[in-house]
Amino acid sequence: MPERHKNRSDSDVIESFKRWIAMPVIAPQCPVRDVLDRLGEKWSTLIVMALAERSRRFAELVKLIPDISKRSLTHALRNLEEDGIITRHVLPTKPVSVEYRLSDLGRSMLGPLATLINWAERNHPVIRAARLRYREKETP
Amino acid sequence: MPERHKNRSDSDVIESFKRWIAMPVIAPQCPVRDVLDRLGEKWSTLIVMALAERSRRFAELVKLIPDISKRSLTHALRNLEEDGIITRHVLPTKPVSVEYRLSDLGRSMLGPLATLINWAERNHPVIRAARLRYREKETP
DNA sequence: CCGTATCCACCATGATACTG
DNA sequence: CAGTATCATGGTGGATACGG
Repeated sequence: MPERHKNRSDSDVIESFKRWIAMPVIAPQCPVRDVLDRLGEKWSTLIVMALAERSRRFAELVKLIPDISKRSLTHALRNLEEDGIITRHVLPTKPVSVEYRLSDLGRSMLGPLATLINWAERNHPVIRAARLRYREKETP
Repeated sequence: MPERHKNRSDSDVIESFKRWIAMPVIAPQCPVRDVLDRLGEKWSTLIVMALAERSRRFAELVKLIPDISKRSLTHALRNLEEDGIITRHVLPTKPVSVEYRLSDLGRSMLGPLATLINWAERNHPVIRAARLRYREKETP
């Protein structure tokens, strides 16, 4: 079952949650919302993952994430920069190049992110099966 | 620095990401999207956290998460049930009681979720500071 | 008590065209 | 190359009222 989290007991996890489910969720001072809202933005995590290996230029990111529009990429990059997850570097070439890279803060989230992504990968078949079962119960 | 992920090297993380940044992001067969879209829904993770300790009834959840509307709670619960994260049990009281609890799948995501939440908690001050810095550079 | 049924507002995202 | 500007739109989520 749990292979990577043997050292953390369920009750520790529960305790760590208790502090958050009680507090106001709306406010900007709620870290849970602050982080999850960012993850919820469609492209943010993909961008962080794309920058994990090394810095990338704008056009590189467009190629790595083909479905993204330039507009959305720009917005996501600004948000990540605003949060201090990535840094932006304008190189004086002509025409200009712009390089994005993870900050220390950004790199520090790679581990937690990978934990979640790997969970998703492992359990995706289970989730897909559950959805099928649910749908055929709803429309018999 | 990294306290819990010492055993996993950065390059392992990067390798695990490489498989995902290349694949089509839109499709329902993309686990990254499948999971992050769910986490992005405003209340899903809060509900999972609220169910971590024990099963809860509908009205209990409303009390634990005061900002949520009944409609949104219902929707979020249906989605989580559809994915097999939680199960729904109707008790034959009168009027009826309905109990929600985490499935095995749901419990299996508590660890990864806690990892992320704890990262958020630890780094929230850094993020808030970064935002302030960003804003005062934009409007000097 | 546990929802459904409407209606509506907002905002994230996309498409497209233009610019330094 | 790396954006900005503008407009269009779908979908999430809230308010309210009603129902079994």
